[in-house]
Amino acid sequence: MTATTVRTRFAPSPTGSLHIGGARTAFLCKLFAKKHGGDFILRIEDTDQARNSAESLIGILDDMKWLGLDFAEGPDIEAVRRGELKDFGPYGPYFQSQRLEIYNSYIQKLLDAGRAYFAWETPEELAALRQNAGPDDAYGHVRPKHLVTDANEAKRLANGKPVMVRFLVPDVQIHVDDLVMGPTDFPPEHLNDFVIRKSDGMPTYHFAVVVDDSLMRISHVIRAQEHFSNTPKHVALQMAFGLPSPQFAHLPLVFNSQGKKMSKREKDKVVKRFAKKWLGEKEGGNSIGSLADKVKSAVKIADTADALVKQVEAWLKDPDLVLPQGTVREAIADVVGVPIAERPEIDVSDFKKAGFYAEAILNYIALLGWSPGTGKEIFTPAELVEAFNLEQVSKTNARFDRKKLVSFNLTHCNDDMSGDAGRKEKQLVAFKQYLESVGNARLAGIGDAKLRILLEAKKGWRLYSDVEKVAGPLFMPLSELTYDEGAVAKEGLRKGEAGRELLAGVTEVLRGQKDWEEPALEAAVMAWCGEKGIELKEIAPKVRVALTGTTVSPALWPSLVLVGREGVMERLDGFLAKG
RNA sequence: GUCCCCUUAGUGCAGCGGUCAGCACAUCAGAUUCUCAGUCUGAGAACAGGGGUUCGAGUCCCCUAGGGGAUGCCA
Repeated sequence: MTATTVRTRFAPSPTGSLHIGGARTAFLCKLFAKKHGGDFILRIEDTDQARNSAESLIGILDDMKWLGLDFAEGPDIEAVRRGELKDFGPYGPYFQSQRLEIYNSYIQKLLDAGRAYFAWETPEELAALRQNAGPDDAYGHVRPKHLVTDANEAKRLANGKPVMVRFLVPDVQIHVDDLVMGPTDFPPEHLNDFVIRKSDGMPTYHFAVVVDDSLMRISHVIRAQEHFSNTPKHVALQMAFGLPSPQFAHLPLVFNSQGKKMSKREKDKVVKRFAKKWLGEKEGGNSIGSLADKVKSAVKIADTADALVKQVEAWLKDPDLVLPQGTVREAIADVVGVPIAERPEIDVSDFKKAGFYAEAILNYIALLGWSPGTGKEIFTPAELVEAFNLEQVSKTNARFDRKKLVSFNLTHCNDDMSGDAGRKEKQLVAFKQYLESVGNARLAGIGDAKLRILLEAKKGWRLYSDVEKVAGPLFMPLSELTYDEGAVAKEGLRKGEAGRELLAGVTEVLRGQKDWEEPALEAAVMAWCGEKGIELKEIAPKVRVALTGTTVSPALWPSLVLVGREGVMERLDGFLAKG
């Protein structure tokens, strides 16, 4: 046994929402740490000044919290919400943007040792090099003959061009022993002298990751496979510093059902399509200006309305342009009315809003690229900790199957609802969180007691949105209720039809009912059915239609309780009085 | 261009030299319930192609094809 404690980390960059694939990586990191009694750490890789945003940082932290991905060291969520980059843990700061001196001191060590040098090619020059590379040429950057390691000399020679630092890649074969990919040798000629400090002074990912993982005592680097080919860079850097390499484990990628990368581009495209359509409908006074106004009132953004209009105009014109701010995109989607069902789900928050249960998502994403090998699929988070191992992680890309997730969701919710009081309570809490996330104040306002009855009555739901949908008519004011004509006709409830008499009969039974509880209501109505010699199924759908206007609602008895005596009488009498 | 990885039913996985190739989701059929859902029972459905190695290959090796990743002053 090794004495080293297991420490894993998840290191997102706050340039967008938490992607479902990122959540998978984070969760497996956490599972591995927990399994070995170690710690899971969160580090924020905010070195991309152009794309970072505070809002996406908060979003990521919220999403992790919602999923239950708490960490032993990392950002202080409350402080971040207040706008401070505060964190907790002994190896901080956990924001890379606050670790600049550390990186610079390590870069200086390399410079002093002649293992790094200054460079000042422009992006255009480098692109041209790659373009024009012949079959036998080196691809991209070529190491210069004279290596400049003195800052002043570099400044002079660069002659005004921005200066960066490149790592002098050693001419040795790099061996990587990956826990998933197996042992692999990377020949030196495939590595060129990569940049370690950008001209804006920020370290590159490849550099910061090595320094941080080492200083933060990360024992296992578990990350997506897209990083595998870059691992020799990290190992080369570790060798240069004489630092031990952590263990690596590269997880297969997650793709959507079409086998493509799940990207925010997909979402963007859909929103763009609807936005164009919306702007085409001039009658409603729809213009880019009004869109910008509405978006601005929906989200807090620093941009002026004019700036926003310009940005949106450019976005609409260029099919390849993706809006950088997720919240703006969401707001536009709301304004132009993109139906929920049409919005591609790729971020954790999308699944939250669609009505998924966090534990079901965790269960499902754990199986994206990993399997216990036993055939068991349904796990609670605690069982996953027990079962997880890196050996069973596959190298094959995983495909995201929403239908299976839905099925997992149903199973988890069903299991909870047939479990003890504590598990039922978890469902209540989760359902309330859902209602909050979609802004359904009306349902949230009915109180815990009624929400419990509702959940019990709608057992077997797939998503919380199903519960919400079916409960809608029960809690609508009578004035908003609409009656589905087809349903009315089907049940023979039109004026003069026989169904109305039966309904009137039940109405009277209910009117005389003192005890407005499920068992009593059931007993009374069943007794009446017995007298009349009819079955429940002859009358229940009629009551349902009169009560909700639709043929679909929760079971009858709880529905009556939820609407309440007054509401029921008002609805039934009102329906019977109608022409 | 170069390097790396992958390929079992529609989808996700299991299999790690000898299985009637197993499971789940989805699909279809039947049963059950006051609707929807759920639940229960059953059915159809796969080793990318070609060479080897071996008594024996989905499993090991090679080639081909297809998919993916990397090769960025993104992470």
